[in-house]
Amino acid sequence: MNPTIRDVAKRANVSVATVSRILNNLTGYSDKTKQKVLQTIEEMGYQPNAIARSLNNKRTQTIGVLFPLVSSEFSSEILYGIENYAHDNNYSVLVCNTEIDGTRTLKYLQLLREKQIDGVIFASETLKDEYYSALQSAQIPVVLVASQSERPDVPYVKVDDKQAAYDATRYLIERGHRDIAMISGTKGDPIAGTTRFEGYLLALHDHGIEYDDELVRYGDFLYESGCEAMKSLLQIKRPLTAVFAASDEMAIGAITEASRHGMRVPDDISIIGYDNLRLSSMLIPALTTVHQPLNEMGRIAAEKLITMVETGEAVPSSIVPHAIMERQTVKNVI
Amino acid sequence: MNPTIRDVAKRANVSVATVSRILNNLTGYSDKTKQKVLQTIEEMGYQPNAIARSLNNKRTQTIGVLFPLVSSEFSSEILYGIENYAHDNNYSVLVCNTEIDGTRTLKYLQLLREKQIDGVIFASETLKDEYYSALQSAQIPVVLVASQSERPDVPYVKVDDKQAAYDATRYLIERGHRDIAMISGTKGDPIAGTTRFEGYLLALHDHGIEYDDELVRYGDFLYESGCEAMKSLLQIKRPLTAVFAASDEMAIGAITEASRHGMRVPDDISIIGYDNLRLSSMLIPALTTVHQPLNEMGRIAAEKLITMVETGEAVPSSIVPHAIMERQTVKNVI
DNA sequence: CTGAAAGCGCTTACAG
DNA sequence: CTGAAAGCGCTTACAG
Repeated sequence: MNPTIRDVAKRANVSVATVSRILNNLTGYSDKTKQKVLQTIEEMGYQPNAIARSLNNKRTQTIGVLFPLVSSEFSSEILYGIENYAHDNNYSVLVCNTEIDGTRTLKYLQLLREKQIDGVIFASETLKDEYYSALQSAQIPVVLVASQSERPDVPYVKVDDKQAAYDATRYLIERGHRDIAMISGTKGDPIAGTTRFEGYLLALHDHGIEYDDELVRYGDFLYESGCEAMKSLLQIKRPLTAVFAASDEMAIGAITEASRHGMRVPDDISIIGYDNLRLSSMLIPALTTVHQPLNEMGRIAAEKLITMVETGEAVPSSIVPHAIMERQTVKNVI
Repeated sequence: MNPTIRDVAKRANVSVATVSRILNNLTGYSDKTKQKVLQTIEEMGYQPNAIARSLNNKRTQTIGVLFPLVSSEFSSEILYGIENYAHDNNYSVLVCNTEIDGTRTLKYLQLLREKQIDGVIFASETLKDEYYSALQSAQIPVVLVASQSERPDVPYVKVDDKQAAYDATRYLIERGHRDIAMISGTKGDPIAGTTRFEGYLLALHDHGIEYDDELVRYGDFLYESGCEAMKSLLQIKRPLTAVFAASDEMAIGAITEASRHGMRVPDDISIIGYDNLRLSSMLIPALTTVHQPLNEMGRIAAEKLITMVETGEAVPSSIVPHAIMERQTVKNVI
């Protein structure tokens, strides 16, 4: 058996209260007893039991993170940022893979509550009413990352997706493109779907380019759907010089499909993506795309959450800067 | 305040013992009291406190997973497999990003112990003596994934790296290549470095090809190092028709570098990688590589660990099958 | 500066 | 079938 605080108290001839005080750096003991206790702790190899401590403190120093798909590069970059900040601030992180399926999310929320988690980060998932009220009733603070909510007590950290999409589209326009297709993300997705499409729309509009819905296709952010979308786009008769894809995977799918049709990127068609995956810069040609600082977003989300946990105060949301990564898949056609 | 077991006991006019029995599906109560208690639980929205339970049970239903770099696709695929199996078996997973740095690992081990974690999975890290003895003294079971150990009480799950490297090299040889370079992983890495190099060596030997150390370069598994290695290989005067890289990133680096030198893959040079990253199949040309079932490996590791936790018995190691993913970067030169 | 004791929210013999 | 009580390993007023 591992020794308990009682064991060290006994061995050091003091009370458990004293040991506890020393362990927690409180006041109320002489330097001499401190030395003695520290030494016995060392001798016995004593390690405090965080579970027992949590039962008193009502704090577990643990946060939960919900991802729709932990294995994606997107999620894992965010997780990295979260874990790092959390660790530096003495918190642990419990990962929860929710899949697409909402039932699992609710089950997880209940589990996290039972485990007395101090707070929750929702990654790239919308905060449904039922999730919110579950969290609310358990008084668990929550922050959103790569997602958004109107609730004043739920801060979020994300890029301005509409603006980013606007910038990507404008980037094409400024290089002389006017026949620009979009491979949009999942229809109805409020964050990465609709918003990016709106940015595309607005950019066209602001530059006097008429919108043509024949130039828009919807995918699900994954490679296959990018191929499909491009295949379909390549069948229309209207001219087409550039494509804005709402994810790098779809952009890569589009490139693949274009090359299957004997078209060269960027000579015959320009393509810009969205995500800046690690491998996107390694492609030949390297993919021009929109970068969002996922790591940093994770860090900020963790920071917000821990602040909420520790101060109990509301925390503001953050919009973090995106950037266009200029690489080799967009041609200047002016 | 959330209601406690006492609150529901009081409201239902029974003892906390009875409520506890019902909660835990033990025997010893009438169907009538069960109904009443269940109803009050429902009414009050009671949820048990897992921390309090853990303090009694000496079980937290939580496992810790240590990764050198959570944000890599490698780690996140394994994590996905672990999390899934754990969740299905009522365990949660705490992620720990250890970086390259060993001090952090030891700190984490201590933290996990304090948090009374039930078991630990080490991912692609060697189990140093100091880690082992820390775990040992705390009586925490451990399993290794994508790593290996000689200790009988530490099961592992991995691919046969030497054989996989052998197969990759043989794959090239069977297609007529005899001037085969290798871009090896980190020198001295006992799992992904040395072992894969040995597989390469043995394959050459078994097919009567003389080993030439001028054809071997060492990288660190990352893209940049693959570029470097290839650049250096392209300077030697000896003929060279194929390259086996110990990671997909290095393989992609090699392809990039080759194309910078005006060489076409696979026409001028064949390349085979190792990892089967998600994006490797999306490249043009798609990368021929060695696949290891990371997801499955994670699942098996979690299964082993939970078995150890719950039965206290030793569990055997597993070697899982790898596979050559035949794609487009290797040319038949016979 | 120090200790006895109550309490955190559960589980589990033990007794009836 | 049911309950009173001890105990899990800590923290924290309270009293001295």
